[in-house]
Amino acid sequence: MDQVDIFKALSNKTRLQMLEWLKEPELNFPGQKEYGYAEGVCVGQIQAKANLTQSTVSEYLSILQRAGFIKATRKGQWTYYKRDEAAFERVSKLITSTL
Amino acid sequence: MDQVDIFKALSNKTRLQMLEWLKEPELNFPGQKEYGYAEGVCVGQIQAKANLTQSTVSEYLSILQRAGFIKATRKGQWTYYKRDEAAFERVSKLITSTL
DNA sequence: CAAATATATCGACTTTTCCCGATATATAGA
DNA sequence: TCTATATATCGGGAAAAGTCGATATATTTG
Repeated sequence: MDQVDIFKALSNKTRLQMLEWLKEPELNFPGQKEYGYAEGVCVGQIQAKANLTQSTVSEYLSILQRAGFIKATRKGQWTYYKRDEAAFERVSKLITSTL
Repeated sequence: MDQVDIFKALSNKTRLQMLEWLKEPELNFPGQKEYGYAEGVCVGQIQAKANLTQSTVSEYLSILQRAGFIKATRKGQWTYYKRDEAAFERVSKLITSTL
């Protein structure tokens, strides 16, 4: 994943929102309470908040995943996504050091 | 300038290069030695390094400027561009705090 | 003021991104 | 195994970005 693709992943309002929502899953996805938040939040919950179709949300999540910002865990018929905080640290440093 | 536009500005290989070149103007733009580097580097010098037309380079610089990464100074018939390091710090923090 | 030079803006064309509906795949349960 | 549910992938039309050549604007200089 090169630098340009990392910034492209962040170049969309909805994708930025998704990242912010995932900072506080309990707060932003109360509908998932009964299943817990250990592995993250599932696609359906995220779609319900984003005002976009299932296919678009699925694609956006995979763009964020390829850029490294989130990690996926398949569990039964659900895919859970959660943030990878280390990626944010890396990109932050990239901006002050490399760029 | 909203967050999305900041990241869009960084979503292009040539624009990223321009920012890196401007970190070391003396090294990357020796052709400008006689005019000094106080105000930055002029468009012509940057165009000579980027392999793009004058119009494209001019537009790219203005995209970077609108995003806050560089500042322009007009001096005679030349426009000099230089980095605004504070902007990089801001975006770096944005990534670790807001995002 | 006319010519030369540096930069900015405009119009057009191509490529990429956005976002959708339809379809495919995976898993769970009856 | 059949059906229901969750997610992923595919194909496409609309919008945005990339990039160019031509032209406009500003400034310097003869």
